[in-house]
Amino acid sequence: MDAYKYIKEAIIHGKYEPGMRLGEESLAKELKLSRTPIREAIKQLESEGLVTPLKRGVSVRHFTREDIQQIYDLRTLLEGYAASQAALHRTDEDIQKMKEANSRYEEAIERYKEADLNSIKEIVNFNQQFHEAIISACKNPHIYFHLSKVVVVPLVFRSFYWYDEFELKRSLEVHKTILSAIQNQDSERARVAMTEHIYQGSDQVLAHLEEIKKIHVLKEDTHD
Amino acid sequence: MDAYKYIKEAIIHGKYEPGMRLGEESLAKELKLSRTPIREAIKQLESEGLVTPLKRGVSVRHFTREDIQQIYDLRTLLEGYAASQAALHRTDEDIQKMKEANSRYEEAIERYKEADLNSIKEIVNFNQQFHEAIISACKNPHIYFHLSKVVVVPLVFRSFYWYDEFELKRSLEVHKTILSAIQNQDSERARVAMTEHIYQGSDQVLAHLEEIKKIHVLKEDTHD
DNA sequence: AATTAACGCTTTGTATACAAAAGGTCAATG
DNA sequence: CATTGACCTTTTGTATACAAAGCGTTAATT
Repeated sequence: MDAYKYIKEAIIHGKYEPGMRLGEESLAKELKLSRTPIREAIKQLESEGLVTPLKRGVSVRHFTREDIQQIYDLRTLLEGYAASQAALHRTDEDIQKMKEANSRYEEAIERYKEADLNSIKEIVNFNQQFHEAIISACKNPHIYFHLSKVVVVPLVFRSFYWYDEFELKRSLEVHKTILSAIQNQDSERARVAMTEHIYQGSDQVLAHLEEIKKIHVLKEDTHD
Repeated sequence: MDAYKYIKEAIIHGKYEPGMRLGEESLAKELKLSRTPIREAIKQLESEGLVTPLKRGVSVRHFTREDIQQIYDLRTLLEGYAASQAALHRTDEDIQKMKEANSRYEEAIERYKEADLNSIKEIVNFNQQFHEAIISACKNPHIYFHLSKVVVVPLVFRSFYWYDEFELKRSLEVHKTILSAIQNQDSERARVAMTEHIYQGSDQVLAHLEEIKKIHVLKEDTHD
């Protein structure tokens, strides 16, 4: 498998935790490759900011609460803009793709209610599909280029796993609002709805971050 | 010298022209290095979008008129936001840095009037310093991360070389407007002024692009 | 003369070997 | 007992060697 993709996935899915040092030799052994392709993969990840350089080698980047907040601010700006432009430039095919993603999203929520835990992965996917359909509809590939690097933050990617049914449904409703604004070529409404949508996601992630912190503190208290 | 920096500079300054194939062996010989560090540099440039992958190897990316337009749209969005945030979060030191950059900019224009062609390099530098001071003042390092990859497009970097005295002075005046808005913590004015400033830059670059295209057509007409 | 197949050359992808630098350990000394 | 310095180990940085994949050219056949 491609070293870059493998390591990136491993970081996003939390296999390699923040702060963990990534040694070339151990990665090479794990992927059954030589150090050369590993080094190239690491260089790419470094220029994307997913790993941070140490005095020697790199470690998985730790994103602070402030980072998350700032990244969400950026995402709000970029995706809000993307939505407004999508409203102006969308084709019928673009609309079709958004509707498709939303239907699948809705179906996955139904399966989720039946306690199908595997459906979460699909929910994540179809959510991403919807957002990508909008970014694609705005007809500015450079936006996509940057957003793909903004969104890929480990915590954010896993945020859906602590959404409850109500939150998933509310999220779907907002998707529908955004979709109809884009369909009606109402660019300002599309922007505002998308902006609000992402702020809601931000609230979720930040609240969850607080929960984790509390648990951490409790754990440390129990240390003999 | 560091291979990454060297190649990047060479692309920005036009030594390696768009479409030109970058062979590992030839770069290695030019930089008196082995292929290994060259490959790593190329991988980084690839993930930044400055070179595009071929079936074999990479070539210097060609930016179309549409690319330039889209990139400027992005830059408008990001730097406009940065200016508005800078108005809210700037410290006295931030203001000081902006004033400093502007003074130097002004001095360089004076030298430019005296036909000191070397001053253009300084103008480019001090302009960049001013913009960076603002981005730094907005207190969101992630913005900087992305802007540093948006702005670095060969054509854009060289745009100052075809500015005339009037345009340089007008640019300086807008800088002053932006600066005072930020100083007065007028975030909306800061955003609008910055947005307009960058649109003006965009107009310049696009107009120049048309000129170049005309010359190109003329050249091709004279081909036997 | 045109088309295709095969050969060889060029260039990238991967592995490995070697050089250099950083970090840790242990002992000696104040 | 703490601190510093020398040595040793580990890991990265660079070079080179080898494998594989494209690309072009040439020659043979129709």
